[in-house]
Amino acid sequence: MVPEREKGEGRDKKQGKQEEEEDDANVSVCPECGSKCLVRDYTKAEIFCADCGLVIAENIVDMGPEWRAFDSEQMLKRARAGAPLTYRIHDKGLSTLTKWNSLTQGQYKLKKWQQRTHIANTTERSFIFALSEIDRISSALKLPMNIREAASMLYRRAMKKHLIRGRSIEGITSAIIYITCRQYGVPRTLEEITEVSRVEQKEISRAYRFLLRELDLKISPASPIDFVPRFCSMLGLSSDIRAKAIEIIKKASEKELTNGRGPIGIAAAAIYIAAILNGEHRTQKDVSDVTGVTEVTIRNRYKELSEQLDIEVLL
DNA sequence: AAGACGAAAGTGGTTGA
DNA sequence: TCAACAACTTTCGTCTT
Repeated sequence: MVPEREKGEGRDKKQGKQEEEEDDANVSVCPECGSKCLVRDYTKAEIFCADCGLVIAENIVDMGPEWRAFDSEQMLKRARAGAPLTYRIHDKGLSTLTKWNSLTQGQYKLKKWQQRTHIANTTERSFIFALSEIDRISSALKLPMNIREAASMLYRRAMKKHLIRGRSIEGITSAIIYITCRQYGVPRTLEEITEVSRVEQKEISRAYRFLLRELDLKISPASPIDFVPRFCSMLGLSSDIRAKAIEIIKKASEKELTNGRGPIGIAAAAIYIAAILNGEHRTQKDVSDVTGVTEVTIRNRYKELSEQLDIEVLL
């Protein structure tokens, strides 16, 4: 699983690589190993090198038009007039947008009247608010557009089933973001969502369970592996360690050591072990701060993993 | 002094009668 | 609806480096 690397090549470039990773979404060559095999994975919202696994850009957002033009004629044909149809605008982007400051008084009144009838009822009004909430939370979590779209669609579904009434929009939207992230394999912890939400964690998980039941969505438990890339980069750990941690998790799940355990705790422990093995030690507290699981849990998991998998961890 | 360790009690969610 | 249960947290004293 761990990709073999040419000895000596690219080693000298290693210093200071972490800092530049952020701003470079347009690179075509891996800064780590020089490979041109970069993979853009929009479902996981990252660009990574197929050869060494280095994550070059995370949380990439703009994915451009979904079509490709092979000559200028096609280009003209395929480019659409008007704003793109999107679920993230309350009337799916079909209303005509007019610049307010260029209107005469009569036009202004008409426009105002239109607006008032347009957003006549409170349902619509709260829907607009919900969409802006989804947008706000997504931005704060740096989620890619496709997840925002999916979240908006899910909200529509919930609204059609009249599941929103009598519940806080904040709670519902937060839960919907949580659900969508899980569905797309880029899970965020409940804690991370709570940080940018305006309601308590308790309310979010209540809304979460409620929505799962009412929309009968089936969400398989999150895999520890899904958390590894993000946690590793938050800890400033190299790609070697990410690969090692994933390897550990795979072995652990083969031996069914992950059953019934929280995926985040497993991910945290695997990263803790991998970091020590590769000589980039992080304290249990460092890992705990980033992952949100306590040092005690990291200890328990890492003891289990190292004993059952015969991994010697020397501090 | 910082980090790791582990015991013990408390919390919130799940399950099964 | 309630109690039992497992995973996880909180807290804290002790050991190790």
